[in-house]
This record gives sequence, structure tokens and C-alpha cells, in this order.
Amino acid sequence: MSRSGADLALLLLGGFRSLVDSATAELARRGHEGVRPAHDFAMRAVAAGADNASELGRRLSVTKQAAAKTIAVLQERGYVTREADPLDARRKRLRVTPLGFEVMRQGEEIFEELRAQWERRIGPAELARFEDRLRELVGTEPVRLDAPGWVAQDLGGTGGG
Amino acid sequence: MSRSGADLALLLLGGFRSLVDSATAELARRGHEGVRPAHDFAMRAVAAGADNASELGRRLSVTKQAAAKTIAVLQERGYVTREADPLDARRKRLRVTPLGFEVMRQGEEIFEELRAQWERRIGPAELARFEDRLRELVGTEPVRLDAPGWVAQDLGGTGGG
DNA sequence: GCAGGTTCGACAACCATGTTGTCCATTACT
DNA sequence: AGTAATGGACAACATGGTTGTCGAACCTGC
Repeated sequence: MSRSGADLALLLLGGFRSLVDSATAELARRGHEGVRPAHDFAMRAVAAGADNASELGRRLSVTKQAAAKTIAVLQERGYVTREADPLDARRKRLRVTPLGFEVMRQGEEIFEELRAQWERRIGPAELARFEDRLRELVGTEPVRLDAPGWVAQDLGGTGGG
Repeated sequence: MSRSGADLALLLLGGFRSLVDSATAELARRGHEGVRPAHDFAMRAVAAGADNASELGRRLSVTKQAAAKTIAVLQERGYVTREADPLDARRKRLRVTPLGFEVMRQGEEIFEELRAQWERRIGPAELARFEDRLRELVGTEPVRLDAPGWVAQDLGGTGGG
């Protein structure tokens, strides 16, 4: 097989998609239609202190404009609120709503359940080992899940421009 | 830690991105600027017999229109040619050019090299085991790498998991 | 041989999610 | 106070998908 390398990549993608697709579907089933990982990520960043668009952009490694668009969606769905920042009139302070937190909570729960399923299939020790390897291989660089079609996108570092 | 499930997903994505980003960058370094996994996939499908837009769409699980757009790019870059099909005047027969094959070949080579690096890090046996687990977990469903921002996209009810 | 359905490919409009670039108000710095 | 930096808005555009529609070519049944 001359494609084991590429296959490995596909397999990794497959694993990710499998989890995320299932989680998204389950979240929808529970009444949170159309919640996507990116939303969760953004909310998490907001909850973690990225309480304005520019900062959120920085944390998510996207432009502030992109962050603003995401925020608009989150706000529209009632997952975050935006109020004037009393300390800085330029800012609009973001806050995750109870509904937003609820979605995050359920998301976590679902992912835990999915992981537990995998664990049941191959055993806890084996999954732990698997995760260890994965961590080793991936390293510590934070993972970006950004650009539309990033699978097919130009990547900053090199080809860039 | 209540996020091990989600972290597992991220880790998988990280692994995929790590490989793909490296491969894309390396391919660019070798003069094939802007070649993306989706291109490779499409070329592979063409080479494997999807020699018209509609068929390609089917194989890639995207609409024929989307396939047509991809083909346009591939053609523009000289990776595929389009000629009238002598047997069916509706069709434009696709063929991967030598350049296209070259890109595929180099892509494979690069992925192999990346996999070999991982192998060197954790050992062949361990990597094999890792891949086995991954295969078990992912199953045999073909992996789609389609929709723009699929990470953040609505997913048809199937869930895929 | 031809009517009617199916398929191919093209075009246009649109959605989603990014990106630059520009601009103004506000804040921070010197 | 004057100037730089920052936050956010808006507009234009790139990418890569999606529907919807349509004409031309093919296929099938009568």
C-alpha cells in the first residue's frame, strides 16, 4: 500500500467527523438545532474571558470581523449577549447566557458519552493508550477549526502569501 | 476533566491537520502551490474512473455543480483535461494529466514520509496498533471532506457515527 | 420515428464563513 | 494636546458548497 500515510490522515479525519457529526446530530435531537462545534468553541472562549469581538478573534485565530460574524449568530440564537462595556465605550461586552451554558454543558455530556462508547468497544486501557499516542503525535499546538473549507484552503505558514 | 470526549475529537482533528498542513506546505515547497487535499481527492476519483462531472460529484458526495467547479480549478491548473466524449455528446470526458499524476504521486510520497516520521517517533508496532484502533473506531464509512466549513455545518440527520 | 423521461453540463442566485480594506469613535501613550 | 493604537462596523470579495432551472443529448416504449 503506497497510501498508508494519506489513509492515516483520512482515518484521523474520519474519527473526528464521526464524533462531531454524532454530537451535532444528538444536540439537534435535544432541541439545539444547528449548533456547531465552532459555536461551542466561540462560547467557550467568551466564557473564558474573550468578552469582546477583537479578543475573541485573537483567541480563535481569526479576524475580528469573522469573530463579529460568529458573535452575531450566537447573539441571534440567544447564546450570548452584548452590552456596552462600562469601562471602555469602544467595546461591546460579551456574556454567555444560561442557554449558551446549557448548550455547552450538553455538548460536553454528549462528547463524554461518545467517548465512553469507544471506551466500551476497545477498553479503557486501550483508549487511554490511544489518546496518549495521539497526544504525542499531535503535540501541543492548539488546534484551529476555522477557515471555511480549510481542508481545501491555503495555509498561512508556507505556501501562504 | 469533563472534556476528555471533546478533547479526543480535537486531538483527532489536530492529527489530521498536522498531517495535511505539512503535506500541503511541502507540496507547495516542491512547486505545487495551492494544491489541496480536495484536489487530490478529485483527481484520484477521476483517475479511478469518474471521468465526467456528474459521476465525480457522485463519488465525492457533492453536487455535480460543485464537482464542476472543482474540475474547473483542476483544469485551469493543468491537472486534468476535458474533451468531448465521443460516445456521449453530453459528456466532457475528464482525464488526469501527467502533471496531475505527478502531483498525486508526490502527495503520496509526502504523506508516506510524514507517516514514517510518526513511526520513528513511536515505533512501527505502536503506530500499527494505533492505526488498528483508529480503524476500529472509525469503521468503514467513507470519509467525506466536502462542505465548506463542514466543521461548522449542518449535518444531515445520519450523524455518521 | 417519435414523444416523453432522464442525464449531462452550464448558468445564476444564494448561503456560510472566512479574508482585506476602510473608517470612525474612543482610549492609551508621550 | 497630539498621535498612535484599539474596537467595532461596513463593504467588497474569495472559496466552496447548495438549489433551481434550462437546453441539448440520450434512452425507452410504443
